[in-house]
Amino acid sequence: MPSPLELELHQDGRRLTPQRQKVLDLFQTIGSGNHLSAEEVHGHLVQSKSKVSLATIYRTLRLLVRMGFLHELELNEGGHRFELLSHDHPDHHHLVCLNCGRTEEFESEEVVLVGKKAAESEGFKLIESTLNVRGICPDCM
Amino acid sequence: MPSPLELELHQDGRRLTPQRQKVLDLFQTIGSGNHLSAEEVHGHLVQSKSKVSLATIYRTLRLLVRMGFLHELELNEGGHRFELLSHDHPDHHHLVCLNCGRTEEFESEEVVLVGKKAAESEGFKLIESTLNVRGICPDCM
DNA sequence: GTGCGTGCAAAATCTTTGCATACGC
DNA sequence: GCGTATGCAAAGATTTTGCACGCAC
Repeated sequence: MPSPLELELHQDGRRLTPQRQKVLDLFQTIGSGNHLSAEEVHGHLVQSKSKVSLATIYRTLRLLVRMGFLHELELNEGGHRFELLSHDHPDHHHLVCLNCGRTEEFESEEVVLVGKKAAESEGFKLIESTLNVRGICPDCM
Repeated sequence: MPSPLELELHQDGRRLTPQRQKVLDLFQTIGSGNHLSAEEVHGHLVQSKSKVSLATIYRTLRLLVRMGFLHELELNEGGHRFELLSHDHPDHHHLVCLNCGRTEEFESEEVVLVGKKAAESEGFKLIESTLNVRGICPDCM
């Protein structure tokens, strides 16, 4: 049985390689809600004895975002981070310290409702809502 | 009459320099809603015969964000971008079509409250909250 | 076999930092 | 004058790219 990743790739004349599979597997293993930088993805794969070059990680991450498997976050911690785009987990939100980059996650039913209302008012089909709250953490004040 | 920028700086043992004033002036001139990268800020200032080094721009942008005068956008490509954080307008949020990129803005009092609560629960000093709602717009369905 | 994908290393970006000097306070 | 801020250049961090080879199809 071909994976959704394989199907999507072939539809586009592309190929399923072990590297691409491993990157997506990693995100599925850690689950949605955890985000990794390119460097961290590389570290995880190297640890599990998989040799994937950093250049390939970058190429693969961009590809998986374009294909809708991953979601690209841009928090203020230097470097972009990626996470699995999951449809069966509630959206989660981020509280980020603008000074040190410390990040806390939280959930909010209200935010989901606001997002739903906003989408409906313009006739959009809602996919996800993410709230970014920025401030200064206690240690940095 | 001292500017708000000057007051804030002095409160913290910091100094109002021509460079800091010029960077903030630039954002106030173009108005909130227009965003610039560090490189672009540098370009504008050099054009207007002001010699400010790129290193100082980076230092100043981070400072102005920490002080709450600017807002760091999480847009996709390229480096980070900044825009004036206007205090007489509430934070505005974005409804984005994942397919065509069409973007609508909206405001929400509830989101501000949720952000405030989240910041308080971790002891953060709140600077801003932005909600991103992603979906598919009517034209793309 | 064809041509897309990978690895490698170099290059291109983007951002930060050390240190001497300048200047706001 | 004291101590913060700047400019410069160099270093650091992050991401992209050219090219030859390997492998999915």
